Amino acid sequence: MVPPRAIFDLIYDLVILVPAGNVATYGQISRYVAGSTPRIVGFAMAGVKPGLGVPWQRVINARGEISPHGGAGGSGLQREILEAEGIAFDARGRIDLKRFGWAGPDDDWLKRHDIDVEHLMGKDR
DNA sequence: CTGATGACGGTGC
DNA sequence: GGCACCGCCATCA
Repeated sequence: MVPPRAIFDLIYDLVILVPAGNVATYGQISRYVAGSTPRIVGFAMAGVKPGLGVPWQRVINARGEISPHGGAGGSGLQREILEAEGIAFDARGRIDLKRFGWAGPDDDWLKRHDIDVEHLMGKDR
């Protein structure tokens, strides 16, 4: 387990787990972080500072598209990075979550961060 | 302390 | 499929 941390830090730890070539949604991330909501996750991404090693570009909305924003180079740069990582966009600029969606953190990680797995089962997964 | 503010999501039409 | 609402809650001024 890990000492209590700012909720943003926990979100960042989770985002760091998303491997290149995969994407996670704001809602998906929020389901693993108690006290967070999709909006909080979005807010956390907006607060990411360059150089922290947080792959913020791999977090997109539930519809599989990049939400317009102006942080860290903007949504345009975000798309470039994702394409470079092998993510494919369709004609409408959307990503197929079936193909590129992240499976979620492994049980070991959940345990280390003291996440209540049963709490997750009730919500989804 | 109080109010405003979001890189969102689900529901209903 | 698209669009308008409402709920959400940590942060910040």
